[in-house]
Amino acid sequence: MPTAKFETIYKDMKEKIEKGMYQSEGIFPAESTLTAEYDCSRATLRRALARLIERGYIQAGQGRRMRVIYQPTEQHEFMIGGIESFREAAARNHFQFVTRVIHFAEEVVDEKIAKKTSLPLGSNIYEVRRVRYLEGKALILDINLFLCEAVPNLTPEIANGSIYDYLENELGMVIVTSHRRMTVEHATALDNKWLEMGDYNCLAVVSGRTYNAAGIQFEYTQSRHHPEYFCFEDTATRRRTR
Amino acid sequence: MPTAKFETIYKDMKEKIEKGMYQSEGIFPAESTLTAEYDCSRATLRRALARLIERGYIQAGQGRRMRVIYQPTEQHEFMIGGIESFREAAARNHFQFVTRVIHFAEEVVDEKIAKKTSLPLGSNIYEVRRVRYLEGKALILDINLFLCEAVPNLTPEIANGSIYDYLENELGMVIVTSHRRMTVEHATALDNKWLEMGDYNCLAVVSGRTYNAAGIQFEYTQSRHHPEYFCFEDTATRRRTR
DNA sequence: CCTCTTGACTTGTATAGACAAGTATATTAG
DNA sequence: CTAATATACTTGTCTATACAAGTCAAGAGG
Repeated sequence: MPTAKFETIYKDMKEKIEKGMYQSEGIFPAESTLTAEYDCSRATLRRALARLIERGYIQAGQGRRMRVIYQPTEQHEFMIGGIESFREAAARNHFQFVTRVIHFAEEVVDEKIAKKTSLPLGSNIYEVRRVRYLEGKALILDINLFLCEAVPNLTPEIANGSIYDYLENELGMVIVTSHRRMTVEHATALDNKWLEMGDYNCLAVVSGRTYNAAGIQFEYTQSRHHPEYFCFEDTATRRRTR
Repeated sequence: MPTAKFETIYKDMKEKIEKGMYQSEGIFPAESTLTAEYDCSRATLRRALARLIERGYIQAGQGRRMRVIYQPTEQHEFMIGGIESFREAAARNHFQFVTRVIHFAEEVVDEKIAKKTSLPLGSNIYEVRRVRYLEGKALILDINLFLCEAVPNLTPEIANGSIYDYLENELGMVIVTSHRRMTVEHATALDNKWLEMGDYNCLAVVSGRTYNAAGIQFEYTQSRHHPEYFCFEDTATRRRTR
């Protein structure tokens, strides 16, 4: 199991924080203490620390001690974060989920699609539309466009499971980067047909482009979320403008 | 101007990518080339590279060359990202903006507020409500709760300008971390009163807790965005699950 | 008692070096 | 010509060291 050392350290520290180990005092051990504890170089430790800082677990400042600022959030909501498939997110929350394919077709990228998705003009694509049910409720309408050459032999049966599983395990594709954009849009006829929108006339739309290890974009996705169950978290740090 | 070396390098590379310098080939110079070009150690360079990767400018993989995956986005939208004040975001986009204070009061944190904001129960706070106009259109309803002890002598006049400016320049406070959560909510009476919601009955709500360098949370903010002008971008990378 | 200075901490930045692990290309053997 | 092999790349991880810059508390001096 060739997991990187800094990653192991990160996970360990993260879990300790989540367990509330430093809750009382709020201050985190100094680097010198931690390098001794984990028997690693300062650079390696700092790499793990950088991630804790980035994810909002601790806070650091030159000269001062590091502080724990982690606060547990209610987990009953359906959260988006990282490149996580629906399946993974549902499993993380111990939820029952169902995916239903409502559309599966092969198409060609025209100018309009190309502009919106930045997929290459004229290339063949699979268009998949799926409804995601969580605990019996229709939550998400997923519209995926996959480059045929990158995802050969995609079938509705595969789409009914996890496409990402297929890509990673069957095709050996390594998915690396994903750009996402979140907006709020008017509900369309399609949304109203498949999602129980109630008195909401808008939904949260997450559109994303995904790149594989070769650096080519092979997917454009639009996830249309029912407002009630959509939640996205983020941590930002401000750098001194010296 | 004691700007860190890695930051200078990051900015330079970022600008070169944005200018489309590597657009034709798509491949980015190798680390060995770049360390020579910037006359720096590999560690320093890699720190700058890590940022480019994190922000979705380039993509790297063991053994293979780095590739540029940056794609320019239309800038006419009002974007949220980082801990940026409304003023800064507007200035970045060369927009005319106006802030109007519609509520200013001193209050005490009760149980209900404490639960929602995680500000300490019983502490004194300023509640500020402001409407943000961009090019004459009411876009955002901002509700800020500030700890009085952390932000002494706050006045409606200050709130009318940039509170963050006041905090940073007048009080010398260093704002460091901000947790934010994005959801979609029903428009309230307050929303409908101040924002021209049109036929939208929802809006994008960004609620955030902000921590200063001392590690104490001094602010809770809720920014209620008109759907039409809300947009949040994000880049995520997936790590190999070895 | 208060204020300033000193010094022992803390984290932030940068360097040089080593090895590991993966990729791609050229070379060689069949 | 094809397929396996070597080798010259690439990026990923880790170490040890040095200094800079900021914070904080103890102690000296008034």
